Amino acid sequence: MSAIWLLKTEPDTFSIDDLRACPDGTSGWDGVRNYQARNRLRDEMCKGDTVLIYHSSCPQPAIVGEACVVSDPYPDPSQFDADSAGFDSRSSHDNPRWYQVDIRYVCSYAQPLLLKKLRQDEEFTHMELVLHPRLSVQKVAEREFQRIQQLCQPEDTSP
DNA sequence: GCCAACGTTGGC
DNA sequence: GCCAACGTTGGC
Repeated sequence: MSAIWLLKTEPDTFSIDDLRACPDGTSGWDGVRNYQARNRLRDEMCKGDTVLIYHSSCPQPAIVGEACVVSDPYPDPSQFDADSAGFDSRSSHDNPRWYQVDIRYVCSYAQPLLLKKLRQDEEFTHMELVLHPRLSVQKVAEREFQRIQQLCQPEDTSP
């Protein structure tokens, strides 16, 4: 039983179009530096899980498309790189602190689900995005996912 | 282990 | 750019 996740990103830094443009549409999801998010990513994410991409800190915050998890969790290499913004001197290869997974682009939504709209829909009243908006690795319920797909209609499923 | 200070996030 | 919410740090 695969899970559904929502990952937040600032489109100025790394957008869903940037993911799409990566070789094979695949990129490491690095830079998670929050323990609750880390724990979920490291302990609960599995290859094959579904990912919703959310754009934050931008003019139109929204769920903009889908990706899928294509690796098991592994240590985020940027924590060991002194020249990287993600460097953490407390991490060691024996005892890594931060983890990531690789994700692959699946689709962009024809109609992104704007945060504004999402807040207006009763189906999402108890969604983590509404209750715990700062958490960067969020769980999405199957019902919520179905409603999102209903509202957004992936571009690549036209008959 | 408490808690004040401080830093970050992110919608608006 | 403001500010509320909230996570992290570090002195005690």
